[in-house]
Amino acid sequence: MTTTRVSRSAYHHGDLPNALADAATDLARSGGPDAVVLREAARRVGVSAAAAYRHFASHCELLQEVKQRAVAALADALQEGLDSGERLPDPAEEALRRFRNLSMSYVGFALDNPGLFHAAFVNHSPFCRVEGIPGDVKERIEASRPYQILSEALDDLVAVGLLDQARREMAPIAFWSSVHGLSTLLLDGPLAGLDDHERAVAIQRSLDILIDGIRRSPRSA
Amino acid sequence: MTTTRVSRSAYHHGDLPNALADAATDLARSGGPDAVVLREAARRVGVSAAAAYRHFASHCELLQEVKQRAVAALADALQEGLDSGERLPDPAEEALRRFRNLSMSYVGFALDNPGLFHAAFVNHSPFCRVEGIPGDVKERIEASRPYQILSEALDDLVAVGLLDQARREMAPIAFWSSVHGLSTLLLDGPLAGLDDHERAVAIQRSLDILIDGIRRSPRSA
DNA sequence: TGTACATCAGTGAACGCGCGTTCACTGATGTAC
DNA sequence: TGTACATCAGTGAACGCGCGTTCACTGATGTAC
Repeated sequence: MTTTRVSRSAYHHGDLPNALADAATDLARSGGPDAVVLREAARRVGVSAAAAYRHFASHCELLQEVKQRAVAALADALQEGLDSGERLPDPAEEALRRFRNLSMSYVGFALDNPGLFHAAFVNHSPFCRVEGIPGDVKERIEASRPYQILSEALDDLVAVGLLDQARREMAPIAFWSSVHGLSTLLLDGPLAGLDDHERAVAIQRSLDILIDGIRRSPRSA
Repeated sequence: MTTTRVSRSAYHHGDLPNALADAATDLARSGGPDAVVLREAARRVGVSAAAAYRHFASHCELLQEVKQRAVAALADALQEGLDSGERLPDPAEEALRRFRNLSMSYVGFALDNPGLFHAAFVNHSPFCRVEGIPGDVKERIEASRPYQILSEALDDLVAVGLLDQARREMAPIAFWSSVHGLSTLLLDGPLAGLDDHERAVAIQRSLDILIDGIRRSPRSA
């Protein structure tokens, strides 16, 4: 985006990799991962399709770049949602408020950015390995920003005594399943087409039950 | 499948619509909805691609047929899972056991039949309307067999006093979000690649929290 | 029971489409001396 | 500072692919008389 780069010769683009990834991400934003078409990204940048192959080994590698950006966008949205709104004086209430914020943000991001949301969850085929990503599933998850943001929110709940340490371990997957399932059902599934009010109610109720389930002490079970 | 039909002239197939839908469903089973290719289905039945157009207006219509079959397969799996295992003498425990069965069956179907699972949730494009399906979202959901099976299981929980009537209304979407999200995360998402043990633990924990959340009385919240 | 004919359910060839990818090429850039 | 040259980062044309869909056609089936 710097002027020096833009003013470069049109021939040597200056930052074609990023420009292509940006264009591809825009494609994903408006049409999901299937819309990430290498030729179209090149077209949008104003460059031949073959030029892309100077910077990406394959279409798949470009898609992985898009995926990373989509995950980053999700993380940004979660972080922003987490911190938004008025703080509450009571620490416990505040921690709970933040956790609700987080949950709402996840679903909100999916509804507002369906294309990116899907792109964030494309699964790389075994034929397209990308470097710099841990092979182990757990490592990979724990290294992801969305997961780290969730972890902090859960730690806060533990700190204020709203979440038993014993339940802390189960919480991430329960949270994730719930908000992810809700998102996909509302977006592509049978719940698509709900009107605004119905959708809001569905989200509220689902989160109520999630939070109750997470908070419930193992003793009382 | 009847002999009379098979013995018919090869020219007039006898039941080409079903044969095509069967072949297409097999394609979906092994490759998901994207693998539902009209030409390939025709090839498998041993008929020209053009012949398919005598019975389906378009590829999309064939895909909808596959979707219906996939939903039916899911419903069958849910029903079978629900009724499986040893009955418990205590009605409350039995109702809870059945509910757990149901949840496990949902995730189990997804893991065992990834292609059909995805096919069951393809969303028809607005250009491919199918007749005989209610336009209203809620009606459409309530008319679906999987939803009816879930409803009965929840009613049982109410009947034995494990689920407050007040919470009954919130339960379907919470249940559905949770098991659907868990399924997709395990199948295509970041949780794919978990080993058998980790996966089993993840499922158990997620269901524990779901059930606790559903059971929790609103009074105690 | 036969026959004429409409309709039904197939065929096979062709169309256009857009894709990912490769190739020989060429002009621009950077570097060694 | 100039010059020779290697390398870099583009071009544009072409390839093969498989798809959904259409078309004029034809052989089989069912029906009216």
